Amino acid sequence: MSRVIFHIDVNSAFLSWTAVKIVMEGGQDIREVPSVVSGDPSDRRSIIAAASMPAKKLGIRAAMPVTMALRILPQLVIVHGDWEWYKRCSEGFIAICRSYSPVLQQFSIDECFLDMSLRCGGRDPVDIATRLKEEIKSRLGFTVNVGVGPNKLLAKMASDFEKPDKVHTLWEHEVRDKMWPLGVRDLLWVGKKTEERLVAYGIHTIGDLACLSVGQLTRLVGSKFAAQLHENANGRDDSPVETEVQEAKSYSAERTFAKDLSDPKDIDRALFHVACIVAHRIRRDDFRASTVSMFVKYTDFSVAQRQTSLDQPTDVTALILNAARRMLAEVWDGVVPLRQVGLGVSKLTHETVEQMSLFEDPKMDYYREWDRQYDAARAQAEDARLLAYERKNPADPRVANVEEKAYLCNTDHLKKNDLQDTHETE
DNA sequence: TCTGGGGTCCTAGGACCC
DNA sequence: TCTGGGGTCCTAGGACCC
Repeated sequence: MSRVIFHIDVNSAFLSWTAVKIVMEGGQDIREVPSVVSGDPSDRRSIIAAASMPAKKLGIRAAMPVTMALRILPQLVIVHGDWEWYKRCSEGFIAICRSYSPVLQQFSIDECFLDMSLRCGGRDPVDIATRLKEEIKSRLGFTVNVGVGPNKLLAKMASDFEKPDKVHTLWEHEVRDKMWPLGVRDLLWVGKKTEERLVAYGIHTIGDLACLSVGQLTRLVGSKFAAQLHENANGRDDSPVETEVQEAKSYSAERTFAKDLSDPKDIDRALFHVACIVAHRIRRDDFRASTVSMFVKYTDFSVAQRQTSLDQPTDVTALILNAARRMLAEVWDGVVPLRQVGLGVSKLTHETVEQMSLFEDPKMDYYREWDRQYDAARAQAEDARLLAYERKNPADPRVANVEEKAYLCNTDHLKKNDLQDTHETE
């Protein structure tokens, strides 16, 4: 049986979601002016997380440094991201999508796939996609693109066609006209490096790529990638919509310094910081890690990375940190300035049985107690942060609770006065 | 202009074993 | 003494995604 897959993609997600919030609070709709969302606007190293359509028309793009965008347009509106709000918007978005089909795969905070094969019942998939798009817009106040196709790849390619607020199809019989004329870079999994390599051999469009044999392609990229590129360029993809949430395979944290640092004390402090974050997260999720990796980025952006296997899996901050410290000593001379340090863990397990080791660190009890206190302090800070968030955002419609309150987000209700009327009549 | 943060997967080479 | 081939595990590095 042929499949019908939707790919739903929030248009400029962080920007749209921020706009919904600002409009709710009575501010201007930043979607209508050149604007961007960035991490910390005061940090000259911060980059753009999302840009409005008017900003994109000026050439301002995600991942561009804020300083560069300001050169293009000094009066650019820059707003700060709000993760708590984004999570709620995402939950509301996913909840509405799920009501159209339970076979849903969340692909990122602002994208998901729906397997609609059993849900169309003879109706035109485009009508259903349009209804979904309109429902999200009217109930949550932001727009999405829906791509409709016979598999995940084509659905995702289709959602990337003209934006915003559009439904597009990409069926097998449309591949030749709609997909083959596109540049290779538009194909999923073809990034900058692969594009360069392909173009160097005169392969410019997805259609060019589709005409190559796997054998020819293997000479340009690895055999595994070649086989996949060949299938994808021809519009084929048999991967299922995965409803199971995959467990994490690794955790990592990194910090880029406001200024490059070369004092070993500063570097160690940063390494300590990222170790605390990563170790806390694996304890929170009940993991232990057998492999610790550490990486530094130099001022020229080159990266050095080391990883090491531990004798046994651990979630103890001190053990992870000390492994990272030893590796840092291997790659860094303690003199040249560093731009960034990072730490990761992998080879995760939920096993709790611990082998008694004759060589166990005598300070182990102390380490564990330290971690316990750290986790408690962190939980408290988290509660306080959420409480402060609730206080600061009394009008938060809890977009996750779409049935009761999401209508507050509707752009029609977004004027401040309307919001107050709503409260009074409740 | 001067480049964040968090992930996944693949490849290649070396060590080690049979 | 010299020769081989395959399998697995580990590490470093690279490419891609949002």
